[in-house]
Amino acid sequence: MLMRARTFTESGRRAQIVTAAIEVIAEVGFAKASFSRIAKHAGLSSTGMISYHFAGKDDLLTACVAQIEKVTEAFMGPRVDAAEGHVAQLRAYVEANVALVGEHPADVRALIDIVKNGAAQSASVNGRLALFEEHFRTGQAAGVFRPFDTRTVAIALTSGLDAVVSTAAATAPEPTELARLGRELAELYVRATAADSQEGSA
Amino acid sequence: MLMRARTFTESGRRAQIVTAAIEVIAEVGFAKASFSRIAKHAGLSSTGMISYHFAGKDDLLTACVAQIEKVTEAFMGPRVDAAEGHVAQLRAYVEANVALVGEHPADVRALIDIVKNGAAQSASVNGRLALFEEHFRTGQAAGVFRPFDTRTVAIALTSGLDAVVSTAAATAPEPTELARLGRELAELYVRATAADSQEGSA
Amino acid sequence: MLMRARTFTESGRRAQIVTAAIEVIAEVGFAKASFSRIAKHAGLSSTGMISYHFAGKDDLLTACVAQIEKVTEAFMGPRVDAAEGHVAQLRAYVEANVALVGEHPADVRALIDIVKNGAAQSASVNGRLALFEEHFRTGQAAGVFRPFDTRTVAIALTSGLDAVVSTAAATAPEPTELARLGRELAELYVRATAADSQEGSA
Amino acid sequence: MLMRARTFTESGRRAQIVTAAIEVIAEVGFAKASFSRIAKHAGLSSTGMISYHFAGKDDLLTACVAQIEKVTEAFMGPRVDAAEGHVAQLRAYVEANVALVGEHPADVRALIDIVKNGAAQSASVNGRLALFEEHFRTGQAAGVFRPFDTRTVAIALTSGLDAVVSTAAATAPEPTELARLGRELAELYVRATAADSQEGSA
DNA sequence: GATGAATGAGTCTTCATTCAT
DNA sequence: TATGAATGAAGACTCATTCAT
Repeated sequence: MLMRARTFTESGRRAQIVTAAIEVIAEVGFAKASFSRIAKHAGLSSTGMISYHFAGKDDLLTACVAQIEKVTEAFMGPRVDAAEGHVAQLRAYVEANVALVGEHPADVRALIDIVKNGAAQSASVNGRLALFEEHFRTGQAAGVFRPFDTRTVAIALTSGLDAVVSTAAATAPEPTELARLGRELAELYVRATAADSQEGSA
Repeated sequence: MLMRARTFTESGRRAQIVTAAIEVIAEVGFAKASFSRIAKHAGLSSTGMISYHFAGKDDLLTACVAQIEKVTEAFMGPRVDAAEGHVAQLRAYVEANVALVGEHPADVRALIDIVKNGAAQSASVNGRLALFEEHFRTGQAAGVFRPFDTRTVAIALTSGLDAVVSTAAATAPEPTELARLGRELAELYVRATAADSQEGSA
Repeated sequence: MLMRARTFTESGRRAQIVTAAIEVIAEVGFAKASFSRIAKHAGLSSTGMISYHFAGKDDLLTACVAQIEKVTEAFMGPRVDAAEGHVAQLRAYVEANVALVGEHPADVRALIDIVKNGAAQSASVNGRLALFEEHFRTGQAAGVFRPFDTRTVAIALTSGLDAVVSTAAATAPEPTELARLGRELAELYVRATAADSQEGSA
Repeated sequence: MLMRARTFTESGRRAQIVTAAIEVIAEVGFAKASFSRIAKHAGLSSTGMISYHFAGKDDLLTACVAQIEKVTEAFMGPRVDAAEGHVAQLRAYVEANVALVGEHPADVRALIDIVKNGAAQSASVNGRLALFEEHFRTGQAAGVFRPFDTRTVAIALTSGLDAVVSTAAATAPEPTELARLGRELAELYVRATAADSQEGSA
């Protein structure tokens, strides 16, 4: 299984601030997403409110990541689960992730920017990395993936995926274009990891 | 020649500051690489000295990128040029880039961090992307690469490469381990882009 | 009315800062009126407080000018309005402006210094100039002022007035001395602009 | 006599720096005329040269004023001396001062800006003021000027003159237009100070 | 004389956080 | 809860001046 759920309900104000923060990060980038900017975007009169609801910037960021993961999971989970077999799931994951840009561009951009800057204790990035590694390992055991260094490949492919998604998010392309990008990338990754032809069969 | 070139060989202090800046960026990341930190690292008494030698932060950054590119080019250029054919060159580029970490870890980390943050409009990032695209296009024409969206693949593979390199730079592994990582990644990329077996030959 | 006006009555601290700024400008001149000096004068612990209340130096300056204009208008308005006829009003304006020094020396000096340095595009400077020109034009039409270039004369007389006022403000003279200065200057200006004796009457 | 000579020969470098300083002040204003800007304008590689030749900013400013006075004196002196009688000399002074803008706009603008900001021990401003006062006093004794407070009038008229000149310098008008402005202002000042008709005779 | 590197104080501004109300 | 004022450190950058060479 390539997805994992993790949700808890935010208080009203917290949720409002988190939403604003995500939008601000998506708009001006993580580096310029100050409390003042977020407060202004959220319609709050002062930054004090943010400090009141969150222990610090890290706390807010963590909450943002959690919120984005919830949205992401809701969109991608079913699509990935619908696929059967390691190869099909890999393909489904990549395509779903690219398609996600069409539905939640701000969330996608924000998450990538947060992770890129190393902020947020990053259950997100490490989690996904571990997930990919595990998926590769079991797929190799099943003979559908060729033998390779699962960690290195996981790093390369997830980062490449993020980059493509990030680029796409920046230009807000048509859904059909997004679908094409997803298929391109999925094909790339499937070929990169495929077992040599005479072996295995997913 | 009556006028000595000013930018060709850096003025001593300039070079010292650039070196310090690169090391600081590699250590604490681009976002936290302030003038004070750099000045302290360079043994300067005040940030004014940096402003004296550089027109501004952008100028310093540009100088850093230029310096890193010089180092990078000197290391990678010969290795890539020694390879013949599109596939071998792709492999050589990837392996050389990963091997570079063993020689100049700080430079590698700093460059990736600078580029990641969009600072320095640099020939570095756009240049490499264009290089990859062009390499893929001509390789496709020669029949050694399968048909794919060159831009998307270029983005995915260069970013994946950066991520692997960046991760490696963080842990400073043995040269042999680096060589292995390079081969792993190169194999991944070669398979991902290879033309289907019965076609072409280059 | 559901919304209290924000700029109508200043917020306490804002007013305090404006007052301090005016006094500092009057004391050390516009050029040396830095945020630190103003903060110190206002008993604030840091310049950050000023930036908190004002969008920038321009904003603070504008607020200063507005405040000074309020004081000025309250003092001079009735005195000028009480006079009848173009000549009498000119005389009243000059005398009131000089007398103002006795009541609000800091405000007067500060305003002149701000205007002199071209800061604050202010209705103050251009407004008064336009006012003088218009007053001269209508007075000429009425035949009480001789024909002259209204703009040039307006510039010369307002600047001369400012200089006398500024000089007076520097030495804080007795009210009776101020009154004498005012009458001297008014007489000078009335004679300078008077229509030749056998013409007009108004 | 309305003019006074004061010259001494500058060393070559000093003169070069002074010239540059005057031009810079005329262009960007006194407040922004830093040593760096002046050095750049003078083609000097560093500000050190300026500090070497001048004891400080005040010293440089004083030298600028002296230089400007030399130029001014050379232009205005003969014109003023050619006039006979107190009234004619006043008129000549005003007209010559305005005409000066056409010949040496930078010097005029610079001097006014320097004086305005209270920099330079100001033999210039005080000297001229004293000169005007003295001229008025002797003219009053001769019966050609009415009785008035010579100091107040001197302040008002010199400042008004500066303002008109400064305004003119900013727009660089035609010589004929300048001549007209000069006559306008001279007429204004002659009338302002004239003895009542049945008295005196210049 | 002349250079250019170095200094240290100063400019305004933004930031995350705290706290009394 | 919520407000908004207050803080103090840090941000990049400019300045006049000094000094070894």
